[in-house]
Amino acid sequence: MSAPIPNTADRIVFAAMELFGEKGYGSTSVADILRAADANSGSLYHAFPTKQDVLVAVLQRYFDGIAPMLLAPAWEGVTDPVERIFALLARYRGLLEITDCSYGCPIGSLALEIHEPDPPVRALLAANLDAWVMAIEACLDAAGDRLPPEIDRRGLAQLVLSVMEGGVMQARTHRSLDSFDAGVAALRDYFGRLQAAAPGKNP
Amino acid sequence: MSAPIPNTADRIVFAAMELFGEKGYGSTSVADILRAADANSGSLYHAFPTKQDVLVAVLQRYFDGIAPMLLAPAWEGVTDPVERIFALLARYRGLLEITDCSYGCPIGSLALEIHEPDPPVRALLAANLDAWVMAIEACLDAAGDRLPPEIDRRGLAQLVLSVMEGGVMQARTHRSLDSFDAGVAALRDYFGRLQAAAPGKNP
DNA sequence: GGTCCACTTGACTGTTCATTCAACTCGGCG
DNA sequence: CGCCGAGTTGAATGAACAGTCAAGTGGACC
Repeated sequence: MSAPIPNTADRIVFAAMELFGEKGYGSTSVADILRAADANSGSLYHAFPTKQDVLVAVLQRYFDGIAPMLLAPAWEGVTDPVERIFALLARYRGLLEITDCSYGCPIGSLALEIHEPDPPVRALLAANLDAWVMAIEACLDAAGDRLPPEIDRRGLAQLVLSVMEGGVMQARTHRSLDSFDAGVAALRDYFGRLQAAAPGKNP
Repeated sequence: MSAPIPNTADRIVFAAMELFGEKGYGSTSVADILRAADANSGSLYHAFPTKQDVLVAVLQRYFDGIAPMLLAPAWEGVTDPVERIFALLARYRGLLEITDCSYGCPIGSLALEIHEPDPPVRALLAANLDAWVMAIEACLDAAGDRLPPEIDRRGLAQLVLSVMEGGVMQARTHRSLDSFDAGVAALRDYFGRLQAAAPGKNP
């Protein structure tokens, strides 16, 4: 069940996931990845044509991990759909906290770092953001008439993503969780007002 | 009054501002800057000890330009403090639009790109974000009793920054303004509900 | 036991990077 | 006129970079 004996390609992707999250794509050298994965350059280039293909594999693994590695642990023991949204935000807060505000959302960092019109990479970045937004949107749908019916669920989910990414950006820059918390508190206030204005308002 | 005959250091900072905004700091080489500024490496290193000092000068110039270059044009003809907030967001939207969603907020991009604990740079990034937030906060203060008194103005201003930065991130990734617009629309809805709940509610 | 091939090894290549430096230009000043 | 030094020139430097490759290794299959 455990000790899956990871092969070289998996070790490389795993090491690259950590390094790209910590230092970004451009600032991570192939040599860095090889050192962290305890591999040789020939092995990397046997498994991946270029460094960019390592990034593609990393983004694919992030995408595959959204439900099992991100949402599932964040939502353990939380069934209320609105509370699930704030539980997910709390998970990012915890990540910031244990890394002293230096590690945030790797997808967001990479999305702002990668500038060239580089179709497979941008498509995977977009897919990751979309999956995140759709998970929030599903919570909003599950909240049903606890929210006013005229509210655009997709747009509200995109606002939640902005609160998370913008909060991470400010927290990292200020090396403080204060602005992250303030953004979440403002979002909480907004949700309170939405629920107060909804047809199905009960505790 | 015009044609200020920019000296070499100014040309270098100006070129670096454009390039750091377009391609980021790490992906912009000193040679790129020299080419764009039509200067030689010796001139750059005569004016700046290292490439990072060019970044510091760029961030300082961004900071100095917030009021005259960003807020003043965005707020021309807009006096209502709440509308000024949305006018500022509209200005970023316009910037995204004319660059086909590729150019966003250079401060936000740099804030997520720079990872090392590099005090002068991070201090200037934080100062830039702070100045932006304080400008929004001043609008919220000016709105007076059109907002509920219990609302945390600073926290709400940080939410506005998150909406902008998160919207830019999503717009760049999707190469579409839709998610930016949706985030702003959700914020607009929130402001509508806040103003409806405020003591001094009038058109 | 032989053949095959997926995978590994690590030295190597050519390029690009930030940075250096000796030599130069030229306006100002005594 | 002669000299000074702020500013400029661009070739040179060595480190770091992504990517290549000839030579291996070892398990699987006949």
